[in-house]
Amino acid sequence: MAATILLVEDEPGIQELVKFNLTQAGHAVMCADSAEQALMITREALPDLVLLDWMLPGMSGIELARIFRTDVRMKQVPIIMLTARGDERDKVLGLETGADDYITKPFSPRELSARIKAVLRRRAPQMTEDRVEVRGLSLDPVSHRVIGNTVALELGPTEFRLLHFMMTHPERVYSRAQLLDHVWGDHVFVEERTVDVHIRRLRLALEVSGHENLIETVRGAGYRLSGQL
Amino acid sequence: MAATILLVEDEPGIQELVKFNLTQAGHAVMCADSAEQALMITREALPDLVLLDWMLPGMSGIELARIFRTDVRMKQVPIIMLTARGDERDKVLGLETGADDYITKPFSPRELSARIKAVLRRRAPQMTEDRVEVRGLSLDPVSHRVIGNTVALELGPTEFRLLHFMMTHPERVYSRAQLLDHVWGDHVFVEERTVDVHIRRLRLALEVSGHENLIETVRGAGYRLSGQL
DNA sequence: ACATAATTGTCATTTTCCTGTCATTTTCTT
DNA sequence: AAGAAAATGACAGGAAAATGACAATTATGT
Repeated sequence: MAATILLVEDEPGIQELVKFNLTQAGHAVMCADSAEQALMITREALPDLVLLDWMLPGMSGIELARIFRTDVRMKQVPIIMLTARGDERDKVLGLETGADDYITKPFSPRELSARIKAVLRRRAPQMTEDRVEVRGLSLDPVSHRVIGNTVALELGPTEFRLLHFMMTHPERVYSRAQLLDHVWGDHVFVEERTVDVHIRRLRLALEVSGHENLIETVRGAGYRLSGQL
Repeated sequence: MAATILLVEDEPGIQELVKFNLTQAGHAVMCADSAEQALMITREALPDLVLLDWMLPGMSGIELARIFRTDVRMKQVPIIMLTARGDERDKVLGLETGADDYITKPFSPRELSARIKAVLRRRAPQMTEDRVEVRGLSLDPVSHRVIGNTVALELGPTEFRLLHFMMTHPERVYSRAQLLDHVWGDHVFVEERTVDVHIRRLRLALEVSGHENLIETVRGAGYRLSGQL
């Protein structure tokens, strides 16, 4: 459940408070007090989630959200808006900023945590610590273990992340480029063919428990993890 | 929903504004400030849609639209006309320029987006990720799967695209040339007879679930996917 | 700090499957 | 029945994926 969170908030007091809570919850926190600064930060490294104050000096939070939504790299990253009570939630919703959720100030650490978890579950299920299970193959992010039909499987770090991503996104074809983005991370320069090799290594590892054909090749399109036989 | 859009507009201010909005909406934008330039651009690469100002210096937008409509390659590409308020929409409509839609300035990004979406959906419904279903045969672009009466069907990449196109455009005859344009892509030079072969391969694959006569031959015209028995 | 092991990305090679074309046969139209 | 259009079968060439091997880098244990 440890995620890297970008907090965009101009009020020092609130920023401090939220940062403290997030850190307590085990997240890594990056802070920005303006939309401009947030843009700078995201140019360097992608967060797993953005907490965005609605009202900001200079460019507003809504504008920033819009920009994020059109940015190739940030498009996927979930956004939670922070709004003051009375900001008319409905109105904000109507603006279609592309935020994934809203939370009104003041909020409890408990509520914040809950919303973050919910959003991550929806937009980036591989970020959560939920155990995943498909066709008798179970992967547990917490213990970092993969068990297929009671047999423990050995896989390398990359294979683990790859399998985790695919298990949390079954029945969907991903191109090599998409897999590179999601599993290796953006901004990484790696040959597309490298994905083939890791798919092979993953299949090899899955062979032990007879799950070698869990991942199907879709010629001309990419790979797919299939739940049904 | 992301599309390549050609924007033909002479006023720099409006061009910039519209371009910004379109980019925000996730589209790729090509710009031309004159009809002549637009013609040059379309010679190189086909856009998915054209946004065309009615009033242009030199050749007018209406003339350009007429040319596009008679051009073999551009004929298929939808056109949305931009007209100033007071240009007497009815009169413009009466000119039969062959535009797919009109939008009067000033317009909101929201309206622009909505019209673009509507036009694209009408013209190129196979671009969406929606699952298509005809007579118990279902094709899912997301998982890249085709299932006929609970039986999974195996088809090659080209057959898949061909079936997808025909399922999203049922009850309509397409000539071999049209199918080549839509499924293979324009600018590709392939024998027309090749379409026959792929139709055969597709039928062969559909045989497994008893859908082999879903695609009918229309002698002298082309092929048609028919929904009714 | 060192040696060893593990992991990773790339490439050359092999294998598999797909594709476009053509020659031939069948079907349809008149 | 003749001619045109479509269906079919076969095939060579090529593209896409699988595979095996290797060097570089990074962990790991001592």
